[in-house]
Amino acid sequence: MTEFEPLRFEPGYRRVATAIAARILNRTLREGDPLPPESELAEQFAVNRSTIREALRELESADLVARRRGTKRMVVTRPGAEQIADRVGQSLALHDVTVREVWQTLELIEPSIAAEAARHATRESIAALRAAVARYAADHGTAQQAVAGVADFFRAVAAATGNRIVPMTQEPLLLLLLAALEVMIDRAVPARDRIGVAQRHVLAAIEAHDPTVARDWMSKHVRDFRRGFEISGIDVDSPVPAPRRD
Amino acid sequence: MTEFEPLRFEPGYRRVATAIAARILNRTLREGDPLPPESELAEQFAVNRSTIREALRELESADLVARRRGTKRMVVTRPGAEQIADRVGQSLALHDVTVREVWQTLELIEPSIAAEAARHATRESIAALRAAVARYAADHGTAQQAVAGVADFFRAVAAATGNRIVPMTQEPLLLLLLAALEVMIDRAVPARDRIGVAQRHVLAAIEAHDPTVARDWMSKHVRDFRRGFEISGIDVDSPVPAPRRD
DNA sequence: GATAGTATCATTGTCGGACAAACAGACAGG
DNA sequence: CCTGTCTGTTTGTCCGACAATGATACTATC
Repeated sequence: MTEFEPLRFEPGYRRVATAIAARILNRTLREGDPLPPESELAEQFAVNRSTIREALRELESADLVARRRGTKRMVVTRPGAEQIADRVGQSLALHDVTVREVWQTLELIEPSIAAEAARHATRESIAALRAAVARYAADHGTAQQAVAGVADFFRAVAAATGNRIVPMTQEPLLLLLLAALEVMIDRAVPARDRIGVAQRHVLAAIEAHDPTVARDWMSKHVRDFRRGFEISGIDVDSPVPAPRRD
Repeated sequence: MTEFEPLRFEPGYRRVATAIAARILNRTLREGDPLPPESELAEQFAVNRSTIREALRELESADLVARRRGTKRMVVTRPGAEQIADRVGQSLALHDVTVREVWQTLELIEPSIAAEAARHATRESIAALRAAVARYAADHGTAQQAVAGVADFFRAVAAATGNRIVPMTQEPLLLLLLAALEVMIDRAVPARDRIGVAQRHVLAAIEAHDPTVARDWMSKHVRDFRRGFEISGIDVDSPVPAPRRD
C-alpha cells in the first residue's frame, strides 16, 4: 500500500513571504536594498495589499526586513546576534530551563572560548577586552552596572576568538545568565570582587597568548558564578527568569 | 543641553503582537491553549481584524503560535530547537560565515559536550546513542544517509548531557555543518569510514562514563571533518552554503 | 449501535476600496 | 543657509464582503 503524504495548501501570504525570503537568502536582494512599495508588490504577486502586508509582517518578525528609525520604506537587513539572541533566550525560558543548566553550559563552552581567544586575539580585540575589564573594575557598584560589565567581558572574550559564530552562540546564554544574575548578585556580595580578579587573570593569559592558563582561569571564573548561586540560596533547579526585552 | 530621545510611534499591529506575546511569556496563555478567533481578538483590542491578522503573522513567524496540520484554530506553542535553529543558521549564512569558522566552533564545543555526556549519560540516552551509531554503520551509502547519520549522532551525544540548552546551542551549527558536508562528503570517500570508527569510540567512552576518552575521541572526530574539507579541495574560507529549508 | 451522509455554523483567507498621517522631495522666501 | 509650504507617495488602519473549509450536530443506513 502506498503512503500518501497530506497535501498542504499554503496560504498566499506564506508563499509570498517565502518567495521574498528566498530572494534575500539568494542575495538577489542584498542588505540595505529598499523593498518595493506594498502596492507594487501587490501588483507583481497579483494579490491584495493585505496579503502582502501579512507576508511583510512575517519577514519583519524574522528580521529579514526592517525599517530604519522614523522612515517609511522597508529595507532588507541581516538579522544580527542581538536580534537572534532574545528569540533563543525567550524560547529557552519558555522551556523552563534551570539555572543549573545555564552554568553547566557555561562551564562547557566558556573555557574553550577563552583558550581559543588566547590563540587568536589581535591587538584590537585585546584592547577591547582590556577596556571591558577596566570598565568593570571602575564601576560595578550597582547590580545593573555589575551585570552589564560581566556581559561585556564575556562578549569581548568571544569577539577575540575572531570567529563570528562564537558570539552568536554565546549571546543567548548571556541573556539567561544576566537574567539570573540580577537576582543573585545582590545576595552574594563577595562575588563582585572575585569576578574582577578572575577577569584580570583571563585578560593576562589572553594577552600572553597562553591558552592553557586562559582556559583554567575562565573555568574558575564560571565556577565562581556557580558558587554565587549556591551561596545566595537560589534554588539552582528553579527555572531561569525570562530575559527582559527592551 | 538635555538630550531628547526620539519618540517612536509603535504601530498597532506591533502593540497587539507584543501584548499577546507577553501573555504567552507570562504563562497566562499556556502551550496548547487555543487562541480566540480573530474577530474576537479584534473586538477585545478594539482594532480591525486586518490589524489582528498582521499581529498574528508576527507571532506565527516567531513560532509562538501555530496551527496544527489541517486545522483552523491557532494554538499557543513553544518554539523548539528545530524551529529556532534554521533561523539562526540562516542568519549565520547571511553573514557569510566560512567553513573554517564552522569546524573551529565544533572543535571548541563538541569535545566538551562529549565529556559532559560521559558524565551524565543515562541508560536511555546511551541506548539512543547506540542506536544512532548502529544506524550510521548500517547505511551510509548515499551522501544523504551519511549526512543524516552524522547529524543524528551529534544530536544523540548532546541529548545525553541531560542539558536542554546544549542541543539547542548545537543545532544551528549542525545545520551549517550538514550544508557544507553534503558538498564535501562525496569528494572525500575515506572520510565515511573514519566517521564510523570515531563514533564507536566516542560511544564506548560514554558507555564507560569516561569523560577524558570521550573528549579525546570527539576531538579526533571533529578534526576528521576538518581534514575531510581540506582533502576535498574545498576552500575552507569560502562561505558556507545556506542550510536548506524544508 | 456504529458508520456514513447531510445540514449548519464558525472561522479563516482573500479581496476591493477608502482615508488620515507622515515621509520625501521640490520649491520659494527670508 | 535656514524656514516654511506644497505635492505626490507610502504606510497604517479601517470597513465590508465572500468563498472555502474545519467543526459540530443531526439523520439515515446497514
